[in-house]
Amino acid sequence: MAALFFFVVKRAARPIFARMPKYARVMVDDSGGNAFDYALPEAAAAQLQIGCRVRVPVRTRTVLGTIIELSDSTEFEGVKLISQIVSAEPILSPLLIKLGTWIADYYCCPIEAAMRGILPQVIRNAEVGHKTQLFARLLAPLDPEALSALKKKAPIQAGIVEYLASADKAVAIAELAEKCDATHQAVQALVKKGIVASESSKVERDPFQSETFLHAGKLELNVEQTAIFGRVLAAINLQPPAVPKPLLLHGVTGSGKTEIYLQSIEVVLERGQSAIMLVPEIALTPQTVERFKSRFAATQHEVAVLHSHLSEGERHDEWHKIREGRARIVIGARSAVFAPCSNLGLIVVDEEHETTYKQEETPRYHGRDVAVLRARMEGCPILLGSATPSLESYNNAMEGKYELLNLTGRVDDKKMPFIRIIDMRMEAAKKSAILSERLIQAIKVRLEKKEQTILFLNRRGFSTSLICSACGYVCQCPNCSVSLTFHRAQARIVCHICNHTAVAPAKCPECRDPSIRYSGTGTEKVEDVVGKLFPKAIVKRMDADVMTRRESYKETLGAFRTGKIDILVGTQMIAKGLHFPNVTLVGIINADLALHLPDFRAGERTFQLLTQVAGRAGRGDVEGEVFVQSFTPFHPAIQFARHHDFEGFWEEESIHRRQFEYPPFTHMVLVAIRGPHQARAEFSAQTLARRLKETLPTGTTLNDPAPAPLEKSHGNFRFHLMLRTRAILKLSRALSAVLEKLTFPEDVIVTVDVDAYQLL
DNA sequence: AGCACGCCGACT
DNA sequence: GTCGGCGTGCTC
Repeated sequence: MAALFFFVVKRAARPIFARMPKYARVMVDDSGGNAFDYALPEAAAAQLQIGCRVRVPVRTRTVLGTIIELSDSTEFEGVKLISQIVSAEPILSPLLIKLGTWIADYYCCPIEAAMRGILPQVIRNAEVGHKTQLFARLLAPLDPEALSALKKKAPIQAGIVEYLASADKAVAIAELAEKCDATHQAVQALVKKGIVASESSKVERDPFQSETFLHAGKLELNVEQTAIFGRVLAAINLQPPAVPKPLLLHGVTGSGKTEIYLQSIEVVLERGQSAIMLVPEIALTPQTVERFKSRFAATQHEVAVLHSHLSEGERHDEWHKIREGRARIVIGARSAVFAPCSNLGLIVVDEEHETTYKQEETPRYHGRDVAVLRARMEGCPILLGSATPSLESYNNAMEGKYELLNLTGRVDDKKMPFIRIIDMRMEAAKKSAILSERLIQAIKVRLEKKEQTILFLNRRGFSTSLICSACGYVCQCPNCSVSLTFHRAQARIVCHICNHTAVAPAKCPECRDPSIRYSGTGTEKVEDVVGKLFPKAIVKRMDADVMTRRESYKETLGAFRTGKIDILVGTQMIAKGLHFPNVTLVGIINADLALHLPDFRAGERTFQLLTQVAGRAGRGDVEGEVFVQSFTPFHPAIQFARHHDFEGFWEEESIHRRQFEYPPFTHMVLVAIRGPHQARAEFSAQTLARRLKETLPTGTTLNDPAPAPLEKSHGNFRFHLMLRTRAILKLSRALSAVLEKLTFPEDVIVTVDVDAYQLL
């Protein structure tokens, strides 16, 4: 079926039909994810194209849908007629529709689910249109006499007239109300007198309305950057039909990758083309957007921003701005890969290794991988950048599928921070083994020199578990198979999986013994300990518990930047992309946390995290220093991170991955089966496994169903089936076929995650 | 997703 | 004998 599809789309992209097409495959908006065939009204056949919005009959109703395919024949009998053409102008390009069909095929999901990200809900609901606003415009200027007469009788009206005269253009009624203290009535009176006309017109919401952008100029590229920029230029200038290879830019933190992105995008814009830049959701801060907008403000190019926190109206406006070509630069998170740009000249994926590019709900696509495919379809270059490339991308470079560009130096020849590994086995004997003696001394030195410190621990809360020392009872979440974390600020115990919370018990809930013990360390305890060790220092904590308001994030970072905070304690949140010149010390409280998870990528994650966090130190003139506390100091992930040796890490890690046939040398599919009833979920997993064994294509490895590492979550018992193959499309299609036929108990939910990242 | 269809218990 | 409860499955 998919083969047929590609044939049809290829032909439809150049809509030269020998005869008029007779049938259309329509993706129906709310119909359980299927696409149906409909007959074209003969009169309309000529004007209908792929991407048109239509109204079609489904059972007894008439619903909205999008044409995703045109053809001469259909395998269905008794097809119905398309009832109405909503817009003859296609809403999506054939290429984006092809991208959606590929996602459905590759990621094992219904076409409608795949299209959800491509055609946003607001765009489907035609009713939520452009925001219209009432404007007032002066018809004819009043002579001074009439004006002074009006001033006496109706001062507010006179004020409006004066304001309109000085503005010399249509002014929004809302603006008049504010500036002239006017009401709607006053404007209406003027309309009646024929002095003013009121009109409604389309306006656009600008998410960054209240901010102004100063123009920022180009930075000069150093020798290494210039060479790499030259490679990007070569890819941009490649003549079709040649399709440029994806470029993988491996550059250490602070090596000036962003400047290369910006200058490459400028070139593409000058050629009259458009560009998409993907960034991880957390990196899409006002600062990032500002850097972008201010750079392109000078060239009068509009920048559209797409991310998950936009309001429906904002999303609508940004989307149309892109589709109509008024904004040719798009910056956004994962889903911005679907931006309806025409004539795309370049896609940039910054921090391509970031796992946030993987969507953790259906459709479970990977933004980077979809971007690579889109670039190939568009015939345009794609630039993937990272300080710690994903092993998937690096392997592609090693195999020659991608072109590898190495950026080895930091801009202005700043040195890489010096990383020291602290063997915590030596410290464990001491009473408070949270901070090692050497780290404490290092912090002390920074405080004396008025330099700043970042302490990183990827775990929220105060204590990570509560154990009764009398009977051994551990406070567990009733819905999940994890222990509850004690949060001292709220005096509650909280589940970090499902957010279940309860009052922290004063005595053991089981045996009533008061000697309940708190153990394990979170950021809250680190903040507490550091505060006690350095009573004069200003210590602030930054994690999801403190940063509940949007402004608090901005405030804390602002205070840190201006030196009002000496020591910043935080989670993930402070690991990424922040640039503070006065930070000369970074302490990683526990490097082992991510290392011993039951996940074959644990080493890779740790290497990436250590490198990223270490990159926060020494971004100013003073050389940075990093202390990594670990109980397994000789682990390769830690040792290679210490020496800033990505290639070394790759050499070592790829041996194991290859040996055990793990990604990037195979594709991994994780089928998860969950339900509130343990036996039913387990039985479903076994049934599915049995059925798969019968039908799977050769070359597929299927592990027996097993309880998931996180056995229970949100009250659901979870089982996993792990599949590995080199031929992923074959496997995806086989999986879809099996799942289509099989029915599971109602409370059992089965999800398929192709190229899974989250294995817990 | 929504809505028809179907197969069971309480009512005119 | 009919109305309507919700559980199952199909919609081109």
